[in-house]
Amino acid sequence: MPELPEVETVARTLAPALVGRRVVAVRVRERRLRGGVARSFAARLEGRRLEAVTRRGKYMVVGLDDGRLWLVHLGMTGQLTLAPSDRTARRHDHVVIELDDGRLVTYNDPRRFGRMAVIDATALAAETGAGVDPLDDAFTPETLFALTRARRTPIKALLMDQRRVAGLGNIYTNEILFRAGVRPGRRAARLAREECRRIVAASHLVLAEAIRRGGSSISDYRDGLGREGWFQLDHCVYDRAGEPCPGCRTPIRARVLVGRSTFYCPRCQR
DNA sequence: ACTGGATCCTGACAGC
DNA sequence: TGCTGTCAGGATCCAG
Repeated sequence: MPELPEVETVARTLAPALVGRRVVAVRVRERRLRGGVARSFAARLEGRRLEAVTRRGKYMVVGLDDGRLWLVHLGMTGQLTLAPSDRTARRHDHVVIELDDGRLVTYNDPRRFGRMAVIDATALAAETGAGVDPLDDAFTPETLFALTRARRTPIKALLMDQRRVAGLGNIYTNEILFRAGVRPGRRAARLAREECRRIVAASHLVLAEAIRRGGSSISDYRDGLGREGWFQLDHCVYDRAGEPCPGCRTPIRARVLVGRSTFYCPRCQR
């Protein structure tokens, strides 16, 4: 679920409550998240002051006063939410962090595909992947064009590959390719410069609007304060098989591409 | 080096 | 109602 706009929304909603606060206690109730929660996790976070809340790709990154970074990845069903001190533990509350004002930051994740770690700042690129963030200035038509050269893989798979582009997942690649008028199955290497330009422009448009709407809530997603997002109401193609294309009324088509549900308008996208 | 499929896990939903 | 099968926003590992 949580792709760039959702992680950005969580980071923005948590930032005011986190920045400047000190961590008083960390309770790890379940270590079996992706890669496992390290033995040292709680000790590395306890006593630290939280300095900045940012995002890199699909990771939320919190700077600590000792120079290390607290990383959170929400996987498919992760929720990182602020709660009052008297919150009763719920099923799948795997990590609970107590702040010096008494409030709790709770990580809840039924499927446990998420990740939680404290790392050295120098390891950030290695830990989160080196892909270019679509909201970074470096994500230009020329960059994307270069990334696509000599790639036989479908453009949708390339956009979802975090080593190339970091932050896009299944919802937003479907939506971006629709707005760009490019079929998801097109071989990356065969895209023209003009099509790369449209994909970059569509990325900016779709992601900005999704962030403005607080992300997409399909079932689990909630922001840092437990609120749903509303961008799912603006989805043009994702999970809309058979519905009329907003541009030309042709029924939206669904197919599986590299193992993921893929939606597109057979008329508007070429 | 690349590419696509299987895999991890739980919960929601459809169909019988 | 209750069972079984399918599918889900992600990332990684492995075989070809």
